[in-house]
Amino acid sequence: MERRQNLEHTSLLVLSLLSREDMYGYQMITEIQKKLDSSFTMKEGTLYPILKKLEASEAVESYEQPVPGGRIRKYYHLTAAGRQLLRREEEAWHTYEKSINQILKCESGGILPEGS
Amino acid sequence: MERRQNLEHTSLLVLSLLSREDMYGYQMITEIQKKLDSSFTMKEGTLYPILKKLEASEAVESYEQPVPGGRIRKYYHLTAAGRQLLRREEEAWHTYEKSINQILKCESGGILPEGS
DNA sequence: TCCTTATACCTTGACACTCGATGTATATCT
DNA sequence: AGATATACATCGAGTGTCAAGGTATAAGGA
Repeated sequence: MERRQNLEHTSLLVLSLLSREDMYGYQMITEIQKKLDSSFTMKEGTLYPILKKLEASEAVESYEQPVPGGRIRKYYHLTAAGRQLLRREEEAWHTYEKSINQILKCESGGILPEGS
Repeated sequence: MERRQNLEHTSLLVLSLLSREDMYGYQMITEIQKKLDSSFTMKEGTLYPILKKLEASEAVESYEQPVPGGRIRKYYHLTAAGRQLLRREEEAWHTYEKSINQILKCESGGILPEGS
């Protein structure tokens, strides 16, 4: 019954975050939480498999960095291929977005001229 | 490798289409194709299960209507509950849309003030 | 006549994605 | 000592998508 969040464009978000700076997984989660203020959350069970997949396809590279405290962070860096992928996914997202809105806008106002 | 289309907001689209007029399944598919010009397609294997689910949850009602040719069409009609569902799904969609764009817009232009 | 295409319905099974739950480990705070 | 925060990761149930297949009628072409 619970509405599953279904991000679906998760890899787009990950790539976009990494386009600004190298980040580690936990950081991406908290960043998104901060930015979106709980309108949705990126779950660990969603994120980590995606990072793996992106690394396997060489869209990102990772390196570990010890933190003074003693823990180790695994940073991810966007590759050139990843940047291209980002462009493509972004475009796909906007197409998708427009398509949905195109259908919705016909809703009750109705019959709009389909020309310019 | 093939990018699966992943409509994900399919039921929203179905509800939206039905908010204007009663429609039958095949018609929804062709309508969307017409409106969106192949930017994506609603597949039968996706649509029919959703119509079933919407009917089971009483968001839509169906009735059959014979066509002069001899075939029978199964029309779907949006109920009051369905209209409410549409409002909710629409709102969820816009929240989702904004969230994604919120992340994307920070991309390269960077550091926007987070206040109003 | 047969074959293809279009209309119109529907199901199945493989695959993909999400996420709650669970597990590891360290550091800090109470 | 126990809870919380940081930081990594996996698993399995549930759900959604879609190619493929199936049924059936009608029209158009070879």
